[in-house]
Amino acid sequence: MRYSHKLSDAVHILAYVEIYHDSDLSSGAIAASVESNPALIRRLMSALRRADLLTTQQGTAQPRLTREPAVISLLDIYRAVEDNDNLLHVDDKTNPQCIVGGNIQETLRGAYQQVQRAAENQMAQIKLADLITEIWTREKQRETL
Amino acid sequence: MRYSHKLSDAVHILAYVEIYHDSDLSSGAIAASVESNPALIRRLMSALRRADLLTTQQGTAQPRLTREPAVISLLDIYRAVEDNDNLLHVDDKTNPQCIVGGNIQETLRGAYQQVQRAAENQMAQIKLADLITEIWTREKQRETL
DNA sequence: TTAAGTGTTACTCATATTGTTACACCATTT
DNA sequence: AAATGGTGTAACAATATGAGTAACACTTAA
Repeated sequence: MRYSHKLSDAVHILAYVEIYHDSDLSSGAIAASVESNPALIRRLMSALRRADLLTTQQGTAQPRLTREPAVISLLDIYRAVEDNDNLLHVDDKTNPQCIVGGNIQETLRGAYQQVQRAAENQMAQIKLADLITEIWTREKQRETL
Repeated sequence: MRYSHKLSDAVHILAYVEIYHDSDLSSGAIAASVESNPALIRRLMSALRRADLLTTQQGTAQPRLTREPAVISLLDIYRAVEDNDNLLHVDDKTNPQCIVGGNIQETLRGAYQQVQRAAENQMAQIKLADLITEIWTREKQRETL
């Protein structure tokens, strides 16, 4: 597969809506910032809306966050846009007549769950507000050059 | 992309080599257990050899682990077979003239590194020996049915 | 020397993501 | 009310990666 950056683009959209809340928030304007196309932006916004992170209004470009960036985590966004939310994947076609093939699937599933949990715990601790703050900090640094 | 299960198959190979060390260890025999094909097995074994986890001998089916399963971690195997070893991916084509587009890449890179580190720490704690033990335990339970 | 295995490459197939286009529907403005 | 410009969604093409397959030089062992 191609390496997905849906999560990155979704964070981009939410940060954009927050930072530019008084400017043009049309899918076209956001697409220009993401260097993508309006349809992709609207698709991702649909997912964010289904996850109750964003509200939109058909016909008018007025997306708004449903909560404060401080209480939106990277994990919330990840779950909103990555429907298959597993980072590692078991090979579910192995020979059950073999000691290894017959038992490795469940074994690996348990191990991968532990890895998943560790990653998700970390994602839960990273808030959209943290990311927006860092974006601003980096912007200030860029301006002084 | 299709969801990669190279890691799962690589663990399968190593467990197979350990458990069946006195039986047929040809790529064909392992492929039958993985329900895959010999070329894929040999490709993965090449990667495991490059990572110094496995030794092989051309012409004869004698793969051997280079160390005890207790000192081979899931992380070692992961790094051996996943050449792009990042679980999350930054969109590296964003508009630098925008506050968000110009700063989100580095911001997300840092956040993703934290997630990666958490996942890798967990992978480092899971040893091949643990997985093999669990495979045996499950096999014993299957036998009693 | 023959048989069987490895190591590697090239090619095809399957699938997931992104790009593109289209169009019904909605809101605002004139 | 008509025109304009936006959203929401679906269909399709383009692209990229993983996995399947076949081929072949090289190696080992009988």
